[in-house]
Amino acid sequence: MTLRQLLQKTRRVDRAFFGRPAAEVARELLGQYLIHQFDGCELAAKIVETEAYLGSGDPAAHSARGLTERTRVLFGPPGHAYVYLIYGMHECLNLVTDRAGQAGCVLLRALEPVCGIEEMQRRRDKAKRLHDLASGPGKLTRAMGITRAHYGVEVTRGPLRVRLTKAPEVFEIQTATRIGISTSQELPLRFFVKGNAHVSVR
DNA sequence: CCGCGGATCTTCT
DNA sequence: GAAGATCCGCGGA
Repeated sequence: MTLRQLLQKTRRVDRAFFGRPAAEVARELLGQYLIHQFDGCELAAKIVETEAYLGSGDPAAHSARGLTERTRVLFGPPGHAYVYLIYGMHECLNLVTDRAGQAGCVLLRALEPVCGIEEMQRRRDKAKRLHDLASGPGKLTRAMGITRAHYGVEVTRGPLRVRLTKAPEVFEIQTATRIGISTSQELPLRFFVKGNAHVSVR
């Protein structure tokens, strides 16, 4: 599919979409699209796995230990990107949710490539199969060309943005516990499209 | 298919 | 100074 075609079957998202509780936004982001246009590249993918990190009562959230230089954007208005480096080599993309000051966010954990698949394969030379391209939080940022340079950018408009589908698909949402955390492991805050091959962990 | 360990560096203690 | 919202390759079953 071309980006032109994808833009026709989707519409702009407003800031109010993100200005709600993180778990609610995390569920509704499934089946929506992430687009990145830059350097002549037109990349787009469907969101198939997310995790919610709550602004309060969630020790696993980066915002739990207060406002620091790194978490500054989490405490600002919703609809912005929070990108950080993990394990010294991978970058993770989160979208800020809730009201300003609440510091909730949604981590994007897996995407299904839609536009610019060859370019994504070039960026992810280690990936052998299509469903390895963006099936993880570090993989998807690499595939989509997202880095810490995108820290704080608006995702309701601009070169890196979310688009909502005009014709929602019917699929089952599976709920699970979050991956890779050492506290609050029991909270059911991970969501993914049931049966989708691009999900990171089944 | 599964488990294990190394890579690599920013952030916070 | 240690941990961390990960990924990949290796070895064995």
